[in-house]
Amino acid sequence: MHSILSFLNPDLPEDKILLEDFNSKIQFKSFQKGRLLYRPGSRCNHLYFVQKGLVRASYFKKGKDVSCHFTKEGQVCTAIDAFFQRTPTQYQLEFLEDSDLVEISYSDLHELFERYPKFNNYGRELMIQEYGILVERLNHLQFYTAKERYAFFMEEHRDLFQRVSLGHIASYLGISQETLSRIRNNQ
Amino acid sequence: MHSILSFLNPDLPEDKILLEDFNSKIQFKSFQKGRLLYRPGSRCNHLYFVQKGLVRASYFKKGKDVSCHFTKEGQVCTAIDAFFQRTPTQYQLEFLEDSDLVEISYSDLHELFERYPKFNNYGRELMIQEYGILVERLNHLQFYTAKERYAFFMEEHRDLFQRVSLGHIASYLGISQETLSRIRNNQ
DNA sequence: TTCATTTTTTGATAATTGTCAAAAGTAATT
DNA sequence: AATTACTTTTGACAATTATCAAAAAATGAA
Repeated sequence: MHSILSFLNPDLPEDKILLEDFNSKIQFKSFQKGRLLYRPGSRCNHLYFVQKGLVRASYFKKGKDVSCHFTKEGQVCTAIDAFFQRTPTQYQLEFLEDSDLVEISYSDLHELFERYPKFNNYGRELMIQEYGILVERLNHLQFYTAKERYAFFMEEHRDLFQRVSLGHIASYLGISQETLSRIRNNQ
Repeated sequence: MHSILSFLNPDLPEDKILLEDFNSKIQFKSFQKGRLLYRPGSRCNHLYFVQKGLVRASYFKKGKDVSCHFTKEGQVCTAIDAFFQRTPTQYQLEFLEDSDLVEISYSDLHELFERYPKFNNYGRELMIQEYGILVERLNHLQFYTAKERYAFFMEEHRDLFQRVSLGHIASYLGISQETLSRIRNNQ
């Protein structure tokens, strides 16, 4: 079962129906490292669930490539705001590793929303979750030093430090690459 | 009609029904300057529409009072994440002016969600809107100097500068009060 | 008006972090 | 193994902004 559906109980008949319906709508896709899922300006017509691999969302700001999101196994991947607003995304989504995704289209997802009351709030919950992550990032950026932010990141995403380059993590944390390098070594 | 319902067309019979249903569920409330709507730890069981007045959301961080939101006429007011997650809020909501609000309860709102397909996506859209605001704040905090952030704020919320104290705006922008004072005068 | 409280301003200083430039290290390809 | 490209580290320096302390200004109440 996909992480998105963890709130279901496959023993309940009505949940089983939902599950079957869901399974009839999804597609499995694989992408190679380095490939792009979206470029800035793309329409985001699908929601993805990462089964294996790693995706980086980024954008250009003041001539620099800035990371704003990493999505790994078990997480939902898309340009969340653009997906729900039906607008072009400003981000680039790029595979940092060979990845396997489950794909569902916006319209199919909406069909599920309408068909299953239990599923209906999923979209909002997804937004709330992402909102919470943003609140925390803002909080870190506003109140903690670069050193502290690095420490938080390591606590929560130690595994990513092995899989993502220093520069990408630095821009995600709002720190220059040089400073992050110093922080990592000095201590 | 309330700003929340601006997507409705009162000439359509089905929208008229929604509107009447909505009106039967709301309450009008007035609060005096200085009163609190929520304290940290409060349950947020209502959504408010500010008709007149100004509300400030804040929290304590490192011994300081930090503003994170101002809500004025025409805007929706609550601790948005706590409201939808049904968890206690971490914020304090305080009236900076005598204010008139329209109140609707979480359960009534949900009834409307379920009863009117057209209304159903409202909750998600609210979250998307707030998400967009946060993305922008994060962006400003990460890439612009205090001076630039002040300029942005003045462009978008010139009116608030008259109505909110310098210290409150400083903490909202992630700037010390002294620095904001200097920025405002130096130029 | 006067006193008390709150808010804003000013000055001096220190700390954090970014920037630029170059070197060192690592990985990938021929 | 050698070349090339990319990533990380190091050094020197400058700029932005916070902090602390105190003065000035504004607000509100008696």
